[in-house]
Amino acid sequence: MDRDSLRAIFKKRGLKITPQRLAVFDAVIKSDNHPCAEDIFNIVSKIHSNISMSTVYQILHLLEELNMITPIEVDGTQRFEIKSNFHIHAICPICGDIEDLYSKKIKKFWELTTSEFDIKPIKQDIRLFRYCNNCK
Amino acid sequence: MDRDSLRAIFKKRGLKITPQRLAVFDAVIKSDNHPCAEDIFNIVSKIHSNISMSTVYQILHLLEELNMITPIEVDGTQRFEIKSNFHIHAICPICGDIEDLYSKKIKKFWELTTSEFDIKPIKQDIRLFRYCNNCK
DNA sequence: GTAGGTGCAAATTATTTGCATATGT
DNA sequence: ACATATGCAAATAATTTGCACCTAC
Repeated sequence: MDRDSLRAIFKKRGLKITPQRLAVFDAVIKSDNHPCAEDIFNIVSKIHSNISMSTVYQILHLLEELNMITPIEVDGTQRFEIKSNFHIHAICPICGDIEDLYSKKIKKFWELTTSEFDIKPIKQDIRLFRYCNNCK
Repeated sequence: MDRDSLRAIFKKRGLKITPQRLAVFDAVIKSDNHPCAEDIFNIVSKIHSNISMSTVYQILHLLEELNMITPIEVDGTQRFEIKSNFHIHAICPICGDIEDLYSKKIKKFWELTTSEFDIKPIKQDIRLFRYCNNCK
């Protein structure tokens, strides 16, 4: 996922490629800590000093609809990550830090399990709460 | 989980057993569709016509702290269920309906996952999105 | 030029808080 | 009697919406 894929996807759908959209997208790509709307607003504001929260939200919704980002809900606040392969979220109940856990084996097992249940999930959201290294 | 266990737990902690607390607890036990705070308020209001949302929220937090209920976040709203054995939530992205899936296989999946990452989770929240029978 | 996007301000929704009054023990 | 719980109303936080203006195409 990079600017070029955004350009391609947007062009195909007749959506305008605006500097705000590029900047929000960049902010999500470059953040490794699952930023919330406000975090993204703060990052993007450094360049587009007059971007509004409303625009940030609209763009985030759009990117989600286009399957380019994924929301993660923690403590009543939506956070975002670039769409990627199957993984699990390990969340710290103290500070809210999210760590992505990847494993091919677990992915296989999830697919096997859901298919045996005759379910093809549209998506899944698997979270595991444990104290992070800073908080334990 | 029934009124008697509530009485026992509350007595042990020196907490008052009020009609509101019993009623909120009953409402969660008797609902099979993961009610939100407002649903519970509506149910309890039929008997305690002047109960307030604030009291409902306070009681829900208390029951959660006492490990008697579990919150499930869907579309920015907290919903609740009585604490029970390991299961996952199958959620409909259209109507928000939640189905509890109990399965030895899924439990195995989770045991494999946590052992692979060598984590003993405080808790987990596994949701799988699929269209429910009404919406598909 | 025009459809669609942005920014502002106001509205909405879910939840929390402060505090005076009421109630369980 | 006394500590604790409740109910009201006001506050907060995250997000959404309406609408006039702006900009990518």
